[in-house]
Amino acid sequence: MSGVSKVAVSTLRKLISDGHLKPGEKLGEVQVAEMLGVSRTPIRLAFRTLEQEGLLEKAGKQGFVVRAFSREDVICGLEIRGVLEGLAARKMAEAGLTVTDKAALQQCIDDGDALFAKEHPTEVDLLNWSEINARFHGVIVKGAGSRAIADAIARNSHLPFASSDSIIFDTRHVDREFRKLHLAHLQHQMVFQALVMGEGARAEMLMREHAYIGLRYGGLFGLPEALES
Amino acid sequence: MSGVSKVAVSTLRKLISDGHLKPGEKLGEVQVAEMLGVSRTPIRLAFRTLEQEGLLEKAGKQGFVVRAFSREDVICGLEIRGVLEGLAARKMAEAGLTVTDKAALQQCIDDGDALFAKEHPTEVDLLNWSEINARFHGVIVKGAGSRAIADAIARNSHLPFASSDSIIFDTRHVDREFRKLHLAHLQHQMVFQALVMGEGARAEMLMREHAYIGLRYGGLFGLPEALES
DNA sequence: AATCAATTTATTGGATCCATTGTTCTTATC
DNA sequence: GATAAGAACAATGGATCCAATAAATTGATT
Repeated sequence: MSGVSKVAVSTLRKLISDGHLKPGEKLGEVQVAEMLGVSRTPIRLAFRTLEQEGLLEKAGKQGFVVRAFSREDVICGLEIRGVLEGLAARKMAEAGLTVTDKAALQQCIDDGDALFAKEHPTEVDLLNWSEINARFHGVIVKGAGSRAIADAIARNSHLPFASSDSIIFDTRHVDREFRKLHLAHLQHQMVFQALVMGEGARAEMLMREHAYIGLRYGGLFGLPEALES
Repeated sequence: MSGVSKVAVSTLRKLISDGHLKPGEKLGEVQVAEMLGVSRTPIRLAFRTLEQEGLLEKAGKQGFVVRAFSREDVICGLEIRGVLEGLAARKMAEAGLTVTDKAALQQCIDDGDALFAKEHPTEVDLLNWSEINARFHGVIVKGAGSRAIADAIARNSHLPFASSDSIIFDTRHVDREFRKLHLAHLQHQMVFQALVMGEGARAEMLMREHAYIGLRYGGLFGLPEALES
């Protein structure tokens, strides 16, 4: 699955999360194939992949439709990520941090400290945090030393808001967003402390709580029952 | 994806879990297509599905190989199932059991009581428990009322020992196995009690602990580092 | 006019074909 | 004799073709 097929998957993923393909919309193979200028074959492969990822679902007997996500789905997605990354953090703490992982996490903390020392954040700083955040979570996901856990998290990272490395900002209110993100950084610091001290249960609890911050990122507190993004 | 393609997926799944296709074995599309007597097209679709499920993985650049699972992978698989079903149980308890769910769970408890009242269990009784067990877990998985959680659990149920409805018995020692299963039934009773009383945190904790009983089912305490089943 | 049936059309699933790429075997040169 | 380069081969990815099935439209009958 190289080239066209992979491109088709990521293209459709983006089209769905961007809302260009609306929830409930029926997708035909020929239609999408012509849209992307390729034959039906890679589209068929892409549809199966996206079905497994949960972004598409079979519509009755014929064709696929874009999956609709309710507010409850999104919250459960965050909770799922929370328990899985919490499990990863616990196992990481129990096994003891490697010097490499500890250094990488320390770097994330330092970078965050430097970032949030700024008095007048810009839009770029939001993206910088996004990168730091993704790095931090990435170290923990891999740091559990379990392919099974990393895979499970990856499998659940395609749903909207469920991925730790795709934060959606409200770029109109940079400093308000910046303050929200600062809380995330403080949580990272606490998780890091627990990991270093080998406190598995505490690291797990903190990661689970940390997942809920997605509700703030996405402004999901006031999210309508049916997402139409 | 009906007919041949679906059959190909389940056939390959069975061949892998049965050990007829050994871990690390390279699978070619033409080879498998001829083996199953179909063309390459449904095999290609099946390979992508099995890759997503984590049973196959790309070997370098060309071809797929059967994924090898270590003892650690299996244990992590159980833990993943534990945290996910724990999450489901907690949300179920928090939302309050529906009368339907409560009745269904009660029925599982009653059936288990009747089963384990037997003094001289037979091999069939092991299978009976397997059905009761699957029913109990199924009610909880669905009972969380979240499509997202049910999907996440389903996505993680294809790995060896990770599914709650595929228990592997040692049929040579029926009553020893029967005693192991009795412990599972007692755990079900406690989970049921917590759910009825709306004790979400306790229900979650109990479900997480309950997942580890897979280590006893599969006799994984003495499992070799590299599974070659 | 409404409903049921039949025919036609559109769409998906499977098979085959072609091209591109990775691998391997052979040969030639150092 | 070993290594590198080139050629032959095998296998995957993409496109096209054919068959089967579901949906839709039209026509006929009540």
